[in-house]
Amino acid sequence: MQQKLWTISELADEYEISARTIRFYEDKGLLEPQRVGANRVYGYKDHARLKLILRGKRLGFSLEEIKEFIGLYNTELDPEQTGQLQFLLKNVREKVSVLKQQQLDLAMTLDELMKIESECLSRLEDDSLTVS
Amino acid sequence: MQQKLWTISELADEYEISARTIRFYEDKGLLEPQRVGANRVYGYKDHARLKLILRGKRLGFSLEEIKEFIGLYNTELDPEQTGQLQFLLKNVREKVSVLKQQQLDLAMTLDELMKIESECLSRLEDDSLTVS
DNA sequence: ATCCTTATTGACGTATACGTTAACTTATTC
DNA sequence: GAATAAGTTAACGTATACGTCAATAAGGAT
Repeated sequence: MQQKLWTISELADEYEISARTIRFYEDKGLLEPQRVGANRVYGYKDHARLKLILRGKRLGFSLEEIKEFIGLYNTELDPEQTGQLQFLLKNVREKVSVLKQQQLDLAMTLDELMKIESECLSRLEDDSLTVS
Repeated sequence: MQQKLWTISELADEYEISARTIRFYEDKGLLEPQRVGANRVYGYKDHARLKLILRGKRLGFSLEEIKEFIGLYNTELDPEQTGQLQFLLKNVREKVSVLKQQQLDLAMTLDELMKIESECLSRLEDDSLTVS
């Protein structure tokens, strides 16, 4: 089974980012495409990573934080290395607690905005009654 | 009933940010403290706003976006101004859709991290069995 | 052959979000 | 009254995350 491969501009088009951005992420160690001559070629793994990066960005994380994230996903789980496992576990749990705080913040903010929304709606209804 | 008031360093201490940061937020139009002579004095409203600002930052929004947010909260809901109401409603709905996307991103990420966590845990158990 | 497209590597420019330092005023304590 | 603490403005510095050239190379299309 052949692996699907992408050029840099194909990836850029798909995710609506610039090629510059993709190269920049590589510079920062977030992507590691193969080369064909001088040209970059991206496989499934890179594709998935880029998706992860953009999700991280939507959540407001810095590229450095996203790099740590990727590290968590990519850690080889060597069962012999109990120390490594515990280190990973600790890091994962820290990220989880940050994300859970974000969930709380999000829930609060959404709640408030939806109150404003329904307030708007009821006032617009009142308006339409007045006008008609 | 007397209003509680804060100095800049009291606010800074409470939220664990620098006075410079608080002044910067004022510069950008996010805060509008009173003055006593040259000194800034913050009331309940400023206190609440700062809380809102920091929540926005935890969600990864820029100060400009947070300013728009504050605008949504502070819009005077004049029922005569149907146009204004519809404009507000549109903006609120746009923010809501961004936040809902964030909720999806968060849920996905948390899900993946918690899988890694339980994977860690089960491997650590295996380890402890091996050792004992 | 030459032109066009797509790619590459620098290198410099820019907006955001503050940190840091300097120079100065005001209020309080010893 | 001299020192210390807390505040002010102004200005420059800095890290992040790219945008924007410029110069160059490689591969097809006409």
